Amino acid sequence: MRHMKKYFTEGLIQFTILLSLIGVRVDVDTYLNGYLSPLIEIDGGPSSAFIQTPFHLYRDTGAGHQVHLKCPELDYYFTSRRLLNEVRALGSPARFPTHVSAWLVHVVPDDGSDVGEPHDQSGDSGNDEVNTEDLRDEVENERRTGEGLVLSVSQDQTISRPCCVDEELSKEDTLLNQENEDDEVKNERGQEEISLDSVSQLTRSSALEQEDSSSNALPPPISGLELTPQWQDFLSEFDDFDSQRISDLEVDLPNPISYNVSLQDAMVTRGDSTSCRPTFSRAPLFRLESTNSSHSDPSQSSAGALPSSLFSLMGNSSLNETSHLQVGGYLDEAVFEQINMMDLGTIDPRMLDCLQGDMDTPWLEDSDSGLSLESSSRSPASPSTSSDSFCEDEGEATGYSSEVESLSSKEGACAATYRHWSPVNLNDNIWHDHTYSVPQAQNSTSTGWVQPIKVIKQEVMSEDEVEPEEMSRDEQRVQALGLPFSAFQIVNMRVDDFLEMLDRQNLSVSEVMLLRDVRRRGKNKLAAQNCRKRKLDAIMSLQGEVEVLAAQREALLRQKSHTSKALFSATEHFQSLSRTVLSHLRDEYGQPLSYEHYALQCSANGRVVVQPRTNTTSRTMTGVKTKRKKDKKP
DNA sequence: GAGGTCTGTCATCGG
DNA sequence: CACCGATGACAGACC
Repeated sequence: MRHMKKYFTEGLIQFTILLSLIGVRVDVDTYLNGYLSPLIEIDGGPSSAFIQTPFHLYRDTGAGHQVHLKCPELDYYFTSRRLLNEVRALGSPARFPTHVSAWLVHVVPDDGSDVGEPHDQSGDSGNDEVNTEDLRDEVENERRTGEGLVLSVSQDQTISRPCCVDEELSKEDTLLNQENEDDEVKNERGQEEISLDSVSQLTRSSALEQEDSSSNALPPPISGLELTPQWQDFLSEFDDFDSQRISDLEVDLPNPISYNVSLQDAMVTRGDSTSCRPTFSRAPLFRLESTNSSHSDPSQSSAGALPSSLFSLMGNSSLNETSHLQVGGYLDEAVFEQINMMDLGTIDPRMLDCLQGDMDTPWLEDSDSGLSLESSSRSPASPSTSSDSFCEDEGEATGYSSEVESLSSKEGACAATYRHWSPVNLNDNIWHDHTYSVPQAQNSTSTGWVQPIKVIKQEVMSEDEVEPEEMSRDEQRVQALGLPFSAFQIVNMRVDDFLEMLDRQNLSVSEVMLLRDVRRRGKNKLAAQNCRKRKLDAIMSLQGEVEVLAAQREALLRQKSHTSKALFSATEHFQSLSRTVLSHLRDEYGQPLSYEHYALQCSANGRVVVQPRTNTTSRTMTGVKTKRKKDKKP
């Protein structure tokens, strides 16, 4: 269970390795002169337990593309593979690659060196201890000689040696010696990463579903590769490359050295393994072979893994983890800012006043800002006040008078308004306080409006002390006609009542036209007041929206800046590690690949291709696909 | 007196 | 077709 836990916690990180460096395949047949067999073959092919025959040695021979077993001792690692499969069987969250192995094999002219045996850095068998010791010695030698991971062996001997791709080889001994002690810490760290990678795991789980079905029949992974935190950070950042950038890398150069890290190749069915398992007699000249079981289908890897990489990288590195958290923080911040703006910016201050218990403020009247009929047009005979709030029964001055009616009292108005108000849509929820004191000129009965204007006038004069010069022109005109109705009443009475009045008063055509104009102007005045009020409300609402959007813009700009920094950091890290990887690779002459002449290109399907840099650009696309020599199985 | 604001009014459109 | 509400435009009053 201990291993299983570690597999589970560090699975995603190691899975990411396949996207970059594991299972690198180098085809050199087109590299040299188009005739030569692959010079470098780093293959994470169908079975990482098998390697291909060095093509440059068996050039033009039938055995040139045979697949050989790296090492019989690799079967020890099948046990861990089975354990992994068991873990995967528990559920999708556990269906993640756990161990990744890489071998860098280098054949140099015979110098009497020993044949390296594959070693498992995480093996637990007795042989593993011996192999570990050998590995330590070799690492020490390489560290001293600066040869990196390349082994020097006799030319006719096959070298297959597991090695850590990590550039910090000096830490390998510590990892090997303190593996047990580190398990505790790794598990804790892995648990944290898993908690952060839950989203990415879910996104990848679907892709791994299919892989899981086939992985049960697959051979166990060859060996586990303990990733150092640096590589973990790099691999997580490596996923940060945008899809465009990655897609550009899919096209191979005319003479590429392809490092095939197809994840499908990393998954080999047992049947394939058994059928294709040969005895390895010769090692490829250059081989960096890896084992991983995270992918089963390159198409899936290209279609599903990369999009999900955006999620995966959030938790794989502290950088992206921070980014994720900060992005979420920004989003939360924006959301809360918007909520605050909507809540505070769109609530009518009058409602706040009402909620605060400021009932002394004249609710309807003050809110109108001059929308009541107490202006110049206010009829002296009109007893209307804000508290009257009457309107025509038939719905004239509609749309807003209904609100007034519902607001019989300030408390009730406030409560009703607050209940029905919702800041969901700013445009649709403009709180129109169109309490324009639409006067209720008469009762609902048809006879109610027949009220002597003199009585009304007396009431108005007694209450409001309205001077005659303050009457509107229409009011004066109506009074000049000697009608028993005020202009206010004429404006607000119902249509049928108004027509009945016109019929009963035996008015002349000019007088009828005057009264109609008075009524029309009065209603238009109210309509204009309503319109202006709505316009002001709309403006205020839009101002609130502007503030919210400005806050969102600031948040997005901060997020963009943070993302740019993260991408830049990941790019630099990738370049640095690319130099390290290339320095560990050798050409046919045993010379390390120069970063100035070669570059690692990562495609969307999980391949990592070593391409020679061109004068123009290292990403020149030629459309020539890299041959996959591993497909040429005997 | 100029400029801004408020208000009333007209014309117009659409329901 | 009449009526009415909404709204832009204009003008006058006011500060």
